[in-house]
Amino acid sequence: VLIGELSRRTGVSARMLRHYDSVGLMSPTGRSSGGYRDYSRNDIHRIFQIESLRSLGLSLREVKRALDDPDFAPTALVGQLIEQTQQRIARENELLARLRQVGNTDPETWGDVLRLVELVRDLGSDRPGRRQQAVLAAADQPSVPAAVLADALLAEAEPNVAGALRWALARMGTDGLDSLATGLDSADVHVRRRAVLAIAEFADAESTTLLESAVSDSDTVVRRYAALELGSRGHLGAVPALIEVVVDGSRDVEAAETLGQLAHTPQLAEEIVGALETALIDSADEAVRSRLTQALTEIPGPSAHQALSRLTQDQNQAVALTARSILEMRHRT
Amino acid sequence: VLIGELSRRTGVSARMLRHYDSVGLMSPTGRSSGGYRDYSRNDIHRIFQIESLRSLGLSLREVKRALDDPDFAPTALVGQLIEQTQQRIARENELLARLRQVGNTDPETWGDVLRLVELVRDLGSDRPGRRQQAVLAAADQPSVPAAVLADALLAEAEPNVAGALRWALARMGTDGLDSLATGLDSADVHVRRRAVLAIAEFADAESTTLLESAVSDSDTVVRRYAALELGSRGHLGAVPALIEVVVDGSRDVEAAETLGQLAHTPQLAEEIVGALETALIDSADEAVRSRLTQALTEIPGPSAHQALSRLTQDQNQAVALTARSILEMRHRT
DNA sequence: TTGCTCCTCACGTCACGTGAGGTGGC
DNA sequence: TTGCTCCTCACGTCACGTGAGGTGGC
Repeated sequence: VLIGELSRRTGVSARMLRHYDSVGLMSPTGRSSGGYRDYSRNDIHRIFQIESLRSLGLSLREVKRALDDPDFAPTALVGQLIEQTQQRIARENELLARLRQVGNTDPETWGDVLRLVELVRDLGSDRPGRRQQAVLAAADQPSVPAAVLADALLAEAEPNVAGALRWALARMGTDGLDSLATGLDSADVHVRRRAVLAIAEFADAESTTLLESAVSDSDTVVRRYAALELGSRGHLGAVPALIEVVVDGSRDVEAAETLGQLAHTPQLAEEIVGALETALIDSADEAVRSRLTQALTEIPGPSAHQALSRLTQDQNQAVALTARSILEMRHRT
Repeated sequence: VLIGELSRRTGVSARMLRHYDSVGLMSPTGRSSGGYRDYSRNDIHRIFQIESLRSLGLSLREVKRALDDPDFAPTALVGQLIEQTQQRIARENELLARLRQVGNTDPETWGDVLRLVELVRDLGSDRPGRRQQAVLAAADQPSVPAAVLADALLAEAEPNVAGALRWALARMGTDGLDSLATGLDSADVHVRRRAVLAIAEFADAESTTLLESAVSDSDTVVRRYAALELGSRGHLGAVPALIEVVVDGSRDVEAAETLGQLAHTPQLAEEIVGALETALIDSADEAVRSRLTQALTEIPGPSAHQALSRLTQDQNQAVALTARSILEMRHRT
């Protein structure tokens, strides 16, 4: 067959078939008297082999070696191609993220684009000082999208810079909340912790919904942040997590106060006291039981009173003493 | 500043700076007496602008227009770049999938690689005949990885070809099960249906575990397939789904038989009869209630007997008649 | 004789790296 | 005077597309 027909049958352009010939990858078996390339059945087969290997991303040089050099094993090259492809995909995904950030701001001029790219670059700088400065500069510009700051905040390990970012975000209204919400789904605990802390600074209903989901996070710290904030917003869903905070002992006083605020009806007070008593039964650790007893101080009403009376008889002396002194203080006021 | 220092400070090679000059993208403000390029502060600024835009994937030509042509708005180009990047990512992901398939077979020669690529190509052909042929050929080759056939099966709409694929897969042991399992998580119902059907042909413990998760799928058909197979394996978790199959009416006879087999102790029979009676109470549709009554035929023991006796008094005549005739038949045997 | 196919040679693409051969400034 | 920096010109990369100018075969 002549080159034109072969091209039609294989979908490879005549130009490419000649190119394959010129680089020695595949020459036609024969030539006609007029110099026309004449391809045999075997040649056609080879074309299909070439195209198969090309579809795996091999260069023409690599295809040539693969088909002609019996010592050339596929394993190493295939592994290399996989790795290179993964790297390209990673790079392309980063590029796509940058482009989406730019696209989301709907820039009117390339100046807008440049300012945004520069901001993103500075927010990703190695030097905290430069990051801090970028945040302050961004806070003054009206066109900066909250999503950019939110992304930066989720990645920010430095407390000072993170604080500046939260402040800047809070000034911009609730725009950044969606981006922060994605941080709650991160596999990285630290990202989730940063996300709750930031979400806690918002006051709207959506942020409360997000905190409600965070209160059942797998990480203690995330649960603690969410519980303290949710509790101070009057949400009863925070009670189990708040009791856990008391048990854990870090920021337990704050958690106890919040529990006290939540117990603003006799009914609620009774439930919260019940939950605290259950926790007292579940734990054998003296320090933990003392903290739980202390927490009862904050709960108003007779339920807490009765619970404290029972605790004065507790087997553990420290617990019993704590209960007694709390009752005494209560009587005085 | 001279070109060398600029290069050091910007990270752009001197060669590239000269290239930018030669294509008119950025020329130094001045030249020294000896012809040395002398860059000004503004020039340096422009270099950073150029690199910023390049980091978004703009070509040098596009960067030039963006910086020099005030009529060139960013929106269209940014949108285009996003789309192109998405397409490249999609292509790279396809390539990666192909490479992984090849890599997983640990090919010793490029001949092995070519056979596999050809097989995958044929399995993805538009013509069902070619796909069918490819399956039959693959079944004879020992080196064909089950994962390849499993992937093809999950994508196969043609019943005949799918049947051949299931047969070929079953011959290869349990290797394909993992790939089929991923099909259960697909967002596409049809893929999930194909996955259950295929998994149902395996007999090992892992396939049973997979079916147990499929029995609570959101799709009725997936639940039905899983329930019928699980039930025939003696799994009581299938009972609710089997009753649903009776209610729905497609393959209800088979489901009833399976329920009968599951009811092989008086205790189990009583539970299943109870579940059927609950379903009878929940439904008002005559056809549905008749099918549920029919299903009691298959349940051995006194519980079914008593339920049928009660149903002879049912308000619905068809149901009552059905119950009576079933009881008559039971007495005869 | 007229289209059609085929031939070779060569330039262009895109963003560079890497010389070769030569010169300016401390 | 000796290194160092800078200069221009030009080739190579990779897989092609697109001509130009010419010829073979029905």
